[in-house]
Amino acid sequence: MNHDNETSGAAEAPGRDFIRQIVADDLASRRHREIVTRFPPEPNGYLHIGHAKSICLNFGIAAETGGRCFLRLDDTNPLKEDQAYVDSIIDSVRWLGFDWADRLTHASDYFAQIHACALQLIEAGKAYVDSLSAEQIREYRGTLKAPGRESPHRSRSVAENLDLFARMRKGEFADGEHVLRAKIDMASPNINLRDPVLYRIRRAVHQRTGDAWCIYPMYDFAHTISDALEGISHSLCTLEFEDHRPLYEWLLAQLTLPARPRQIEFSRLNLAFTVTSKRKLAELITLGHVSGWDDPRMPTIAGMRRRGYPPAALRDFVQRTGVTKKEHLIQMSLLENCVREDLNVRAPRAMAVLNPLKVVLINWPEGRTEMLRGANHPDQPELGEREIPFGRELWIEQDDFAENPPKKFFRLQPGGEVRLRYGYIIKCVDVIKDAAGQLTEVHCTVDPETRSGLSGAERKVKGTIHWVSAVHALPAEVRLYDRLFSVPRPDAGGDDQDFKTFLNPASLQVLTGCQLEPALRTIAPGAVLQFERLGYFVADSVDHGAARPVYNRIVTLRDSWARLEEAAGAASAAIPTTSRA
RNA sequence: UGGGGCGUAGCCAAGUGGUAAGGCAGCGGGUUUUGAUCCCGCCAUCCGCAGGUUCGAAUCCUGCCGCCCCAGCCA
Repeated sequence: MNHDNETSGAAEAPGRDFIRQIVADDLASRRHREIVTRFPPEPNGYLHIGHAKSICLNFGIAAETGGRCFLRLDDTNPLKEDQAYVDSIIDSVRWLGFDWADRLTHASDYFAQIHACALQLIEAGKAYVDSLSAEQIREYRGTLKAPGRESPHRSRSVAENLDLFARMRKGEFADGEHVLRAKIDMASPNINLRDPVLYRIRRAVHQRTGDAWCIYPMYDFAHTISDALEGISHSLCTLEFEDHRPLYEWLLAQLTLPARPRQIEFSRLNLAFTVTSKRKLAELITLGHVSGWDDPRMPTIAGMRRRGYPPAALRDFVQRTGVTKKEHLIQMSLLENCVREDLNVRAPRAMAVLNPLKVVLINWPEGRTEMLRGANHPDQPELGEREIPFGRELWIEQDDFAENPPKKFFRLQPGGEVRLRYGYIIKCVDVIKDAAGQLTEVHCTVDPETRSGLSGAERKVKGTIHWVSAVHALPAEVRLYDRLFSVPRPDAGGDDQDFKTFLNPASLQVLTGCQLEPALRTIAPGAVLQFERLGYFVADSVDHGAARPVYNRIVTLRDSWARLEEAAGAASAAIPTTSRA
């Protein structure tokens, strides 16, 4: 059951957030006949859960209204960008379930038009070449509370500006020697309007245009023009660009362009116990805290994919968090709920013992194997059944046996009975220990009348546990993942507090002696399963193979017993537990 | 009084003057050969605070408080 190819359901019923209301109004009032949006990532890192929100919003609105959405790579800074990131972005958006048809574009596709826009601005006296250094420009810009000062080059003639800009483009100057600036208002309370830089000289080989250019447009300039050229009706971006909207509109007003998009801002998706800044994610990789952009603990789309999160769950999650202008911090439990909800319906069940404890059935004949049958899904008979071998020696979970059981423990215990899933009721009659006093195996008797299907199976016992026949078991490696950070806001300290000090040392636990039921022999990489009573797992897409099974834990099952134990432990020890959000 | 935003439950979020949707989390109960799933029930006299307008305010007005963003030749 490989869900990686699943691409349907990309148009789940959306809520009526404020952006969709605006869109609906614009359609109703005939302000627009067609809705056109775009998702414009910069190819300088992998996409993460925050991008997923923007992707779902932009592609979702286009799909819901019968409009179009562009996937546009905003590649205006060759120093930071790379084709490998472009590839990963394309891969992630497609995996999330969205389609851009022939609308895969790049800001660099428009370099010629953007350059022409610069000329138009210069000719209109609305832009000039400045020759101040970067430091001087910063000084002249003023501060948040004090107005800036005009550059001495601000009054250059159109002819001189044209000449200088042409020579910038021809490569006559060194990097940083000149820039092209918009001529707006150095005293504006909005710093973005204090003659923002439009073009800078950068002798760098661009991944798509090579060395065709040595001047590159800045974000505000390139982005506005790209939006207009593509006929974007609604340009959706995050809150930090609110202050840029006046510049966006100023440019649209000065330039001759085919469309006049409207920019609307929404708050970005923040997930508790994670960081999403590309710089920080890259740092985790560089320092070896994770194995790469697709490490299953990463909040990247690639990481969540390898972790086994279904794309439909991610879409559902994004939709449930809503779209507003309010800053927020979404709890991990919402994401986990979405993942479980999707997987519960689709994931075939199987039995796996992660921390094995040997059980010997002393009244079961040596060497006798019996084949039991188990449904692959409790509610979906169409998923079929499989045979499960049963024998004298079994593996059970160490946690499913307690020599001195706590209250309400209804798993295996001395003198107690428990049902083996799909099999028999057994009774613990003896406990075997080694010289050091360590428990080595548990001896039980089987009640032969209680096999599933027999009338004796009606007998009720408190607990049912999962198991695997020892001689038939498949050894496997299982990787248990937990949150990467131990605090809800690892980056709350800003630059004063290193977010890495909040790394969760137990975010990855590798178990090597796990035992799987033999029906799992043919599971393909990427397939998702529920290991009964434990959680949902995915066969690792890179390390798993028939010869060496490797599974990642996607998420545990909800576990009210664990909560009880935790509460009891916390009460008796009076130790403050890790904050849960 | 630099400018721009935002404040509804533990976390999200509807609500657009007529008397607080929904989801997650939590709590209680039922079903159950997964302590899962599923099902049922509970969970804001109150909408950052204080005044005001109104028959009536989360929604309108005034003032205040709190939080976020902006001084890259990054996006």
